[in-house]
Amino acid sequence: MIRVLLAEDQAMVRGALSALLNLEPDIEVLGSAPDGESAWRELQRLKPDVLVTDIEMPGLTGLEIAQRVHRHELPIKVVIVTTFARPGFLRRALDAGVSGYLLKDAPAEGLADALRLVHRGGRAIDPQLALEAWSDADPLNDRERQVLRLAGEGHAASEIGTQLNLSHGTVRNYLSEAIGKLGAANRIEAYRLARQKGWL
Amino acid sequence: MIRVLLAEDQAMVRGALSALLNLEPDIEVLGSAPDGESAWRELQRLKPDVLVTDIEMPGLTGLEIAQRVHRHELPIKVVIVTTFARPGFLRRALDAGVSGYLLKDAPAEGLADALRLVHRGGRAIDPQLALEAWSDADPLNDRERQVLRLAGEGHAASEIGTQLNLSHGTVRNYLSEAIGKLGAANRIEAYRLARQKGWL
DNA sequence: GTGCGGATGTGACAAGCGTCACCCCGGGGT
DNA sequence: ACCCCGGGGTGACGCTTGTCACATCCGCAC
Repeated sequence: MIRVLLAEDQAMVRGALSALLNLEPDIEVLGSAPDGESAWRELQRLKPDVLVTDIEMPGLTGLEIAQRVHRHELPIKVVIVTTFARPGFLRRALDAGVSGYLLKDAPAEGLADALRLVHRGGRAIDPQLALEAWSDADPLNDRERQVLRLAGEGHAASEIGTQLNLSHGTVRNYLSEAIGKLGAANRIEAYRLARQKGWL
Repeated sequence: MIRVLLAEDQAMVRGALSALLNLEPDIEVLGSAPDGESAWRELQRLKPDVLVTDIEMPGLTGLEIAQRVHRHELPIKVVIVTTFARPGFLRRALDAGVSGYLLKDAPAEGLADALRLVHRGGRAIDPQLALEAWSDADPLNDRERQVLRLAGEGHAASEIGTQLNLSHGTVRNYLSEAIGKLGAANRIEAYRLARQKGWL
């Protein structure tokens, strides 16, 4: 019997996935959580074999939970199930030692199989995404990322400077760097490109 | 017996919702479609009682399918199930004569009940969203919307002008109008605000 | 110490942006 | 005929952006 905990913020999807998994005779859904914090609590209380989690959730993200599980060396496999086919996310997930990374675009039938595979000690990584993840790495450094994120939210260079304790000139330098590295024409395009790749 | 067709682009969610609905003794999922066009074809072939559809899908969106059903006066109820709590979307959906508008944030148990309600001739609209939809209307006109959309994709005023056969000065005038109407500080913020409300 | 590299800042320049006042033109009302 | 109004355009103003060359400071290797 594979004992599963499910973390997913959209209630309807959570309920539906739970129904789906419970149809399998060898899988038991112990419980489910609508956000990162409660997922982490339930994880410690229920000690499931596998945690199936989304990435984008209020509070802790699925990636952060995976990191914690990894750091505490808990005997719990983590499988990420997400909308985001972003190489950067997969990379971070692998660094956090997850056993699976599936896309919500993949057929539902595959989920149970993936859980069985992971439970046996295997790994279930979306194949085409795995390719992309190795091909292009995030060219941005921390500062560029921070600045680009804020710029993408509509803040002007001087506002960003205040928030990060930088001069507005320096902010513009970082932005210019980021725009150049991404081959964009301006900050807006740069922001879109970076987001799309999961580099944020 | 309520005969349902399901349209949803994310395969895993589609499969899970299908499993969930099939658990109900009085609901039968006739089939499901991964995009707008095939949903429309299946709709005509299977003639279900209710179409349950997402909004964002490749090809036709759920809103466009609802409009078609409405225009052709088909005896099929449409229930939108979406992530987007955007007043503008709800408004457009209601104009298209849909019978239900549910959020994926709402509990999964409610879905079957909503379908039963709709099948009996009732309406199932997310209550708090319904409030918002009446409170604030889209202040933008067509030109402002077009221009803002392109600006949000990273295009400069002169590029937008070329695309829309306007002078770059006029484009900036429209942008300025939109920024003012939305109470934003610049085009980026204006774009974000408009998107968030579903005005695009 | 000397030197190098990374992080941050400065100043200047051209281009783009946001705002405003004002113009022209082509319908409708009346 | 008249005026008004909405769509589109112009030109000017000051500010912000994007770019680049150069300066400063700090830490670390040798």
